[in-house]
Amino acid sequence: MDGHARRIPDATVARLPEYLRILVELAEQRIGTVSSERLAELAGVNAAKVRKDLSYLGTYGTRGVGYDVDYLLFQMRQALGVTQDWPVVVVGAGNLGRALANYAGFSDRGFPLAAVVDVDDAKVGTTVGEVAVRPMSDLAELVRANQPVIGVIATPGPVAQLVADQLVAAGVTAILNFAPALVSVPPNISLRKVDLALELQILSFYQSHRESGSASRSWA
Amino acid sequence: MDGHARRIPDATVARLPEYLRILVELAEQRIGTVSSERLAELAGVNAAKVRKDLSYLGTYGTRGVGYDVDYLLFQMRQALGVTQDWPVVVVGAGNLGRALANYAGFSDRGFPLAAVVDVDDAKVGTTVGEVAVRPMSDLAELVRANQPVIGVIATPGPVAQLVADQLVAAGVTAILNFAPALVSVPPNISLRKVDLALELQILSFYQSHRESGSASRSWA
DNA sequence: CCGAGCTTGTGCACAAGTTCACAAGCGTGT
DNA sequence: ACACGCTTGTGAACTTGTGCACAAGCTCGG
Ligand SMILES: NC(=O)c1ccc[n+]([C@@H]2O[C@H](COP(=O)([O-])OP(=O)(O)OC[C@H]3O[C@@H](n4cnc5c(N)ncnc54)[C@H](O)[C@@H]3O)[C@@H](O)[C@H]2O)c1
Ligand SMILES: NC(=O)c1ccc[n+]([C@@H]2O[C@H](COP(=O)([O-])OP(=O)(O)OC[C@H]3O[C@@H](n4cnc5c(N)ncnc54)[C@H](O)[C@@H]3O)[C@@H](O)[C@H]2O)c1
Repeated sequence: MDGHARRIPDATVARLPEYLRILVELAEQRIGTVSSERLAELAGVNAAKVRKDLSYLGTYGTRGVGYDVDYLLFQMRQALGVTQDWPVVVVGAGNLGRALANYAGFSDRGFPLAAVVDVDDAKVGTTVGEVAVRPMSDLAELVRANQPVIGVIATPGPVAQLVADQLVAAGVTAILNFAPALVSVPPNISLRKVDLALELQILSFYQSHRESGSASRSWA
Repeated sequence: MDGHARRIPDATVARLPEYLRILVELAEQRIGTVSSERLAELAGVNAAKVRKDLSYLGTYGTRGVGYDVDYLLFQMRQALGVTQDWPVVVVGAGNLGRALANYAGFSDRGFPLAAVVDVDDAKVGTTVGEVAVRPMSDLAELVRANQPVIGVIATPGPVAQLVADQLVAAGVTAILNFAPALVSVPPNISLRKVDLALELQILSFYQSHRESGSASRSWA
């Protein structure tokens, strides 16, 4: 129907949200048109790469002019699937879980906090962000009521796999894991991991071998 | 000196901390030897990749046997430069900054919290984690007293560049940025970025295009 | 209507990263 | 001493990602 069947490379997908963020800023500044050159500068990448990345989404630019910010923004949102909200369920109401729940930046960008759940009875019932912490037994119900949901694991590492299994059983199909542990899920479930200690160790490496250290691999 | 001058690829560097975490777990379990096959399983990667990655550090395995866990652990720490502690200074005592400051996992892995600083006078003096929040004017002094320091930016996006400049001026040579903004630093400074909203958007993409989604990348 | 000045979109060569496949080497048992 | 099973280390093929360079195409001024 679209004529665009070509698969978008993983490396490109990883950059799209960055372009999206920049486009939102440009739109807020009432800037109507942007060139690949300017976009590249703002994203900290090569202009040719920007053009190639955008070309995977479709032919949305105008030669001699550039890209229409609003139109590209619309197409970018479409491509990323953020035209609708993705409610987030946070598992674990500890330090990190509470910080995430209090973070306004998620709702702003289309990821409203749906619920926070925890296994600890002492935490259930306390308020965090805009919601009350719920028991694990409510998980399936909460997921059902908010589909499609993204699950966030903010529990200690040793229970991460267990929690992931519970999320999957509850019907969650996308998971973001903050626990420092390997989690495996069925093939149709999307999983990403963020490990802060790991990032610090990578910094440590490049500092120890300081001379030609481009520690910025996940750019900027 | 060592005979090992070959440059370690970025992709390999990004995986080393994961191997390190696994080796620590194995050592805790009193497991003396591990094969690339087993290590690969625990890290969720291909065994050949593990062998190639480890070969960049040196020839530490024994054919027919595997790798000595303690010895490899030592070499891995050496390679990553985490034989000594890297004190961390957190800038921004908001939701995220406080969660990070309270996080024991950093100290445990060799990144003790040295200080938290904030520009907001109302926050200066309050206690967070194990330390009192200090004013920005103390930054240079705090950095000098703890070198080598890793700076963590946990402030709103619009001031991230400003904060980065202050960190660099104070003598920080490695920065981890949590703000959703592009930050540029002089070439000899290491910089990495973690953007949680970006991760959620990548998940959103793979869910929207669900069919062949290997959403995992985060160098993990 | 044409030409000048830009900027896109992409073919192509090159670089980086991954995986296979297997020789080399170790340890054990006979 | 030797054969056998196991595992490493790595050349080489392959896949993925990057960046240059330029033709194609748009806009605008005259
Ligand atoms: N705090 C940080 O800044 C930070 C930074 C990096 C990584 N992390 C990681 O994030 C995770 C959480 O860190 P934290 O500091 O918030 O820890 P925390 O101990 O403060 O919180 C963990 C929470 O998970 C809950 N929990 C435990 N088992 C559970 C289960 N089976 N089901 C549901 N909930 C369960 C606990 O009750 C607790 O409320 C850890 O894996 C940590 O390594 C945290
Ligand atoms: N809270 C989260 O879970 C979360 C998640 C993802 C990303 N982030 C990002 O992390 C950053 C911090 O988030 P937060 O929720 O902690 O915000 P916050 O508003 O709670 O805290 C920001 C803190 O930075 C301080 N600050 C402001 N300007 C400063 C300056 N120039 N110098 C020093 N300190 C300054 C403020 O006083 C405040 O204490 C933001 O960029 C946010 O987008 C936060």
